[in-house]
Amino acid sequence: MPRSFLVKKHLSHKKPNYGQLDSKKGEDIPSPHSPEDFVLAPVPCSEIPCSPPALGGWLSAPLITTIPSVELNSVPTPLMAIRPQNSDFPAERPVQELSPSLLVAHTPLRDALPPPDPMELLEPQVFQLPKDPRLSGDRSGLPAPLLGLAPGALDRFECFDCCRAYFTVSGLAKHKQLHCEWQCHKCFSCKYCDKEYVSLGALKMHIRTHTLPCVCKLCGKAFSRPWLLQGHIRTHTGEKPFSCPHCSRAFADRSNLRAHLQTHSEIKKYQCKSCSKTFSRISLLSKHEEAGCCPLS
DNA sequence: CTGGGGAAGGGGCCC
DNA sequence: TGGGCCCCTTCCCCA
Repeated sequence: MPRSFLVKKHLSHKKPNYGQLDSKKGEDIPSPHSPEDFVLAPVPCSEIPCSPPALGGWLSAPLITTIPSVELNSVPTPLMAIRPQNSDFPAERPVQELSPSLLVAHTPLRDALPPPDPMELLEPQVFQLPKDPRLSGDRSGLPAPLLGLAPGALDRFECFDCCRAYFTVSGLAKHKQLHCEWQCHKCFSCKYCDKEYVSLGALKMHIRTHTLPCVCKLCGKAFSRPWLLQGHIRTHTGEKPFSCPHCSRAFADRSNLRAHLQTHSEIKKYQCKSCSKTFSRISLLSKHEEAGCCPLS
């Protein structure tokens, strides 16, 4: 018997912990080398894989990034020039003064690296780009290095899969060929619904919600996980292992005990922003707000 | 309408 | 990799 709450809803008060996922991306390619070993030559803005929302419209020059030396060894030399950090190469050298051989193209290696943090590449508030160069022909706000770029160099080519933007077709094409497809291979799709997971284990756990392998021998009801079945069996046996320390009540489910403990608390956790009325459960607060107490929220 | 109990689901973490 | 457990959440029902 399907139940409506089987459909996952994203509520504003409960955000998935995407930060953990993001933080783990950077661990995909560990390196024993210090990122300070080498410094790349300034990267032309036309080749920076930047995400407009992440950058917020801000760019700066000069543009310096670092890369471990072991990874640089596999980069086609015509595409990039590297220097030891203690060399005499002027980091402040404007992009327009660099010869093409000194410019770092959007190499497969760069795409294979963890997604760059724009704030690591760029220093904020040096100048501001027009919000969409394709819509605005005014380039007067650009600094000299970018004014030297060919018309159209600031156009953006966005990946439909991950929404990352590139200033050149080749940059986008290489991204699609390597990074994005590689990332897509990490997606495990459920054959029963349209959900996708980043790990096979998570997918297998989800598939159990479709196959429901744990069946109650007493009533035939099926569950996705053994401990859900255990909790259900308690409804047959009447076992209530979770006792309230404040009263004589006992519960079969720890979460229900936790909710019950709120009834003993004088301080109710959930407060209506409009009328300041407090509730013991967020569901009660939600019902209160849906009833019309907070028309503005 | 509100408050509370019961039952159940999903994701994450740990071993 | 899988199982167990925890935590949070949701829905239903009833007083």
